[in-house]
Amino acid sequence: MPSLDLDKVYEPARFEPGWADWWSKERLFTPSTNSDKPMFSLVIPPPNVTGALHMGHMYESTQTDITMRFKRMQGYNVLWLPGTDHASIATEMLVTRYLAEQGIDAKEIGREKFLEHAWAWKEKYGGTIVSQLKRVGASLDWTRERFTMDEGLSKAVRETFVRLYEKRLIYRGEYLINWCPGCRTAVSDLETVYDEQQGHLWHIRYPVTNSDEFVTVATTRPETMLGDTAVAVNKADDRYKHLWDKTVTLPLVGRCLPVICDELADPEFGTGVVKVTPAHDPNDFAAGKRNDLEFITILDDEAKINENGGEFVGMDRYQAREAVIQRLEEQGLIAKIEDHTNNVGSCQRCKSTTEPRISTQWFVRTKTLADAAIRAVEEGKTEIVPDLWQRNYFEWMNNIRDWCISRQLWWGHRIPAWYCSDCEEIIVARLDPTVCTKCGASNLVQDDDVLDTWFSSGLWPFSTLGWPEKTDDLSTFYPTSLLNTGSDILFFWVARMMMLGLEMMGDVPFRQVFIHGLVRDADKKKMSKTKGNVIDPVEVTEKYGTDAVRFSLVVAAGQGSDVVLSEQRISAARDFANKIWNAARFVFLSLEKSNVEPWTPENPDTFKPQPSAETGLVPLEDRWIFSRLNEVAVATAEHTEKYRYHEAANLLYHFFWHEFCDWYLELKKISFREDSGLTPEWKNMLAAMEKSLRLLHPVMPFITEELWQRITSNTADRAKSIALSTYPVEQTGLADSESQRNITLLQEVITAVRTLRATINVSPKVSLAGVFYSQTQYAMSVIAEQAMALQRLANVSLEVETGSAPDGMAMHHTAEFDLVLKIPDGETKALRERLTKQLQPLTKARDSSKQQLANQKFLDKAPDHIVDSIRAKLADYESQIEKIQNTLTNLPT
RNA sequence: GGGCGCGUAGCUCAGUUGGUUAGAGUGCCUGCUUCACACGCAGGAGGUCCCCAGUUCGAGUCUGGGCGCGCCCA
Repeated sequence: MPSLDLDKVYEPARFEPGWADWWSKERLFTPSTNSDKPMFSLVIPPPNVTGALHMGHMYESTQTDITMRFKRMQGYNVLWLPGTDHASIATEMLVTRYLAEQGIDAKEIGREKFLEHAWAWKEKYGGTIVSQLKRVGASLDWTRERFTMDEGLSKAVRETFVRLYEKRLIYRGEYLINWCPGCRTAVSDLETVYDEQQGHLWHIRYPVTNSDEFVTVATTRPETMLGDTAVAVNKADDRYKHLWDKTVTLPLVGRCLPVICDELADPEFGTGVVKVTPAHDPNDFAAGKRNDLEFITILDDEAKINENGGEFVGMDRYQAREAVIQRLEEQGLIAKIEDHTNNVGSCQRCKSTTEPRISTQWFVRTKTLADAAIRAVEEGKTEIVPDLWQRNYFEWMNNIRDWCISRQLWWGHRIPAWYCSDCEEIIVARLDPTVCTKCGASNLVQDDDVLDTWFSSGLWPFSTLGWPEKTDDLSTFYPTSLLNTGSDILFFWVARMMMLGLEMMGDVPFRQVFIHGLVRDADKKKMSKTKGNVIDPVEVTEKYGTDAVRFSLVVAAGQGSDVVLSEQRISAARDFANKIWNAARFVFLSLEKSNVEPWTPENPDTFKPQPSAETGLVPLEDRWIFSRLNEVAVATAEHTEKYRYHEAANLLYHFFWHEFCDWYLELKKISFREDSGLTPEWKNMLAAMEKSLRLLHPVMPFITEELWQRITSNTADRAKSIALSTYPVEQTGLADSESQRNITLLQEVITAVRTLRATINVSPKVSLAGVFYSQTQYAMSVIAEQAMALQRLANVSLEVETGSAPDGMAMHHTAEFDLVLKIPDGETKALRERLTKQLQPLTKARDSSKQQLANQKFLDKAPDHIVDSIRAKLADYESQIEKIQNTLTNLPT
């Protein structure tokens, strides 16, 4: 039997790692594939294999874990599937740097050797985040852990690529893409982030061929002029009509450029004439296609000027800019330089400024896939929560562009395309081909590139379940029930899973998507390593306990809104855990004193509070707490169901601290007797405690497991773990509004006495006496019956009298009762002040009610019950005011 | 430039279909070594619900405009 002797202070580090190990060793979270229970499944957004747990992961996994534990306790067959993704660019960068530190040049050793090193690196360092997730107790099924480059998942990638290629949804071609000169690979539109930068607008004069005239073009990137193949004017712009059939001579290069009419030229911007560089700007590229212009590439893969740049060859783009300007200045061709802010794209990964560049890449044709993904959400097959994100999703899907999926890297899924050196046939195949399907030659070369990591992540909800094989997991758990993720990857990932899931599986990947907010610091700033404002979840977990970190995260965040986190808040959550701990400690210490073994009901969900042996009645506090437990169970279930985690957490906090501890346990103390044995009162309290722990479990799994194991240690047929026990449900027969009303009255009277005591400055040690006046039968009997409680919690003894207090005597009034306390002489000054102060809001309320009732329109138009309630209120205000005024008149000064 | 969201106590946030004297946590102040907990107990102070107009018998809540802040897309 576990010890009942708890440490005085909650020290989570003593028990959390043990439970985390035990949960995963016992495989408590491995679901069955042939269960008749309803299913609830979810895949983890696979963290980057190079990564370590940050607060964002912690927040996300806490929310998900709450839902998983909740569903499991509700009796669902729950799968929460863990894994990591291979993060092509990030891992390749890391491994390259790691090798360089050991004096190994990645390019020199070649692809095969590099990949060996990369795998070795992954085996050695790739498990960090996985072990951290285990430590924080995320109830993942570790038997199903996956990695995007596992054999099965790689097969899924290949199958998808081939199928999409066969359906012409994947194509290869030469297009303008975003090129990262740092990573030396293509990146997708989404991986390019735009930022405003201070730059200039250079006005350059281009001579009109066979004329003395110049046209002035404005550009933010003068060095790209080396690749100009036209200048454009707008057809509607009368200023330049005379140029339509002319050509201009490109300075420094001497090329003859046609003047074209194209919408690219905005008469309002700059001079209205624009240079066209089709190979280095997206808008110019489109204009180049429209006008059948020449595409001249002037930058190489490091963004240096190539052989097309004449005298500037070999310079990097910024050097070249200076040199070009200098040369133009020399020739008097710079007309003007203006300041200008422009949007500059940079690589999400390495922050280098990206370069629009023409290159041959593979693309996914997204239009039809996106249409299906839009329809699925419109038809409600997948619901996005909170629904404001749905609009964002539609917006993006409707404006989607083809997705560049090839990357010039080694670490990743190599594109399954082979090129025949003899006939130039492209072969895309499920199995590696040995001969050309067209000409039979065996001279085949595989494409060098790998696929975008998001391509394999896009298959995650089904590739992890065994697809393309027909597995039990797939038929049991797909479509998954929920996806919980951040808004930052709504397009990167969620949208792509929707498209690929619908296309490959014929059904949506998940029924619901819940989008959570970001974790921010106390000043609402994003946490980032460069700002130095990160709170390391592992560190604070060790210091305050996982449960405290979890609680602080969910209690602070409204649905979908950001979390403002600080150590102070985590520490406040730790205080709550300490409160739970000490409540249990109190219960266990009392058990020992009463000489009682731990006990909980064998069927806790049908247990009803027992009548006391002496009175034959169920004690008021027991009726009340079970009635409240019923309500709290219903409310927390509903909040959790709707992903309103903060409301569930808030409610549990308030219930446990300010109802269970402040009132229930305090009232219970009165009935303790040494050596009482297992009385009905004891059973009621133990059952209430056990039920409270189960309600708290999804949010605070460790402390509840630790305490639950002890409190249930003698109970036959109990679950192995609180995680496998049941979530309390609404129980018929427990609702008890009478007990709630009675407790509320008792609380009001006790609080009133305490307040008066504080006002007149009488120590809690001094007993007070007084009279409780009421016209209400139930109120009188409650106060009479609860004499012990009043004694213990307010140190007061009250006589109970029918009616109102004599004029000028009452010190506290409500609609239901008057309270008179005998107070020492000379202590009336503070009381006078207090009562005077109370008059202000009452007078204000009375006046506004009076005014309202004097308003004929209000009487005519407002519903009767509102008018009646205002009348009742007015009467109440007036009586209270009168009583206070009387008391003030009578108080000795 | 287009779209979306947010302004309520010092701070972080609740506030149902419009209807009491607008709530909670935290922080602050006062008192308390009350035999579970000072990571605690008890009490208290603290609000022009961003501003202006409108609808209404009645607006924190609905409508319009303004100001301030944030996010996404171009």
